[in-house]
Amino acid sequence: MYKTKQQRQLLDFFQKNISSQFTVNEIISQLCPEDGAGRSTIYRQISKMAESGTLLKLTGEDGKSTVYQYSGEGTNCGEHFHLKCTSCGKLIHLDCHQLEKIRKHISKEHNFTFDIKKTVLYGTCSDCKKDKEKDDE
Amino acid sequence: MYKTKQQRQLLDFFQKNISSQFTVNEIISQLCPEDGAGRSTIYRQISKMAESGTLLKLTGEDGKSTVYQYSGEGTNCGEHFHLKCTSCGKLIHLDCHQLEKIRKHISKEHNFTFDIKKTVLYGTCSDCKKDKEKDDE
DNA sequence: TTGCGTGCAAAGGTTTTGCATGGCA
DNA sequence: TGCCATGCAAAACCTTTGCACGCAA
Repeated sequence: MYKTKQQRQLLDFFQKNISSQFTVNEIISQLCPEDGAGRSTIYRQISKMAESGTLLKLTGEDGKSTVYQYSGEGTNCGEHFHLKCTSCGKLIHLDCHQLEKIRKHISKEHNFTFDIKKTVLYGTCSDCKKDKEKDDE
Repeated sequence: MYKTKQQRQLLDFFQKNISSQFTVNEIISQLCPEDGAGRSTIYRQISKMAESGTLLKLTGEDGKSTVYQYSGEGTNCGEHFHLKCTSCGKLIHLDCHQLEKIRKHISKEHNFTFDIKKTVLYGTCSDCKKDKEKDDE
């Protein structure tokens, strides 16, 4: 409810790194004094931000860790789906008319409404596909 | 590599509860003696099963916990997408031709290959939508 | 007999919580 | 001034690991 210095710092940090993903520890080491203070504040704020849609909560490359990326104002993240490459970790913002159609189809025919902010499609991106093919040679 | 009693127990348990999801603790309390023995074995086996595609690894209703559901032989889970209702937790196996088309579209036009076993689409199912509408009245 | 799987206990890591203090409105 | 947010430390959780033993092949 109140606007605090720490909130602004966090928001600022994510907005400045709009295409990058961070673990909680990475955020802490960047925003907090050397001894890693403010841990609980970071956790509390990030939870709120993820819940309100300001941050996207994603699964890290290892399939275990949690990473966060900015998805608030200035992005169009409430409108499109996200693809995440399980190999390199890249996040792709997919503005695709076809997917919009599917969304409507699923909604009408299957009676299921997607929650875009909670959904991430995992798979392999073009670059990593190339790499794989090279490896196979 | 070896087939052990514990492996069979786990497989059996999931196959008998083919439409249910369980946390590790729930599995342990059902399969292990009262004092909760065998914890590490359960973890080790579940990891293997999730990796090999026998189990689907999902996010629980709270958005934090990890739950597992059978997706091995007898299911068609390698072939279709999964929808999970963030409200009631229900998992929907969606055999839908339209989604197959999208899969091909994304693959051809956007050069991204879905990993079906790692992807879960989150949203609200028909039953919960009804409930919501009732609440709104 | 060989060596992987198991079970236990301990360690490791991450996230949450209680409480006194600090800072926004 | 009133009340929420913060910071710290401790607690609570969840998951992994080391090691000796058991059991499948």
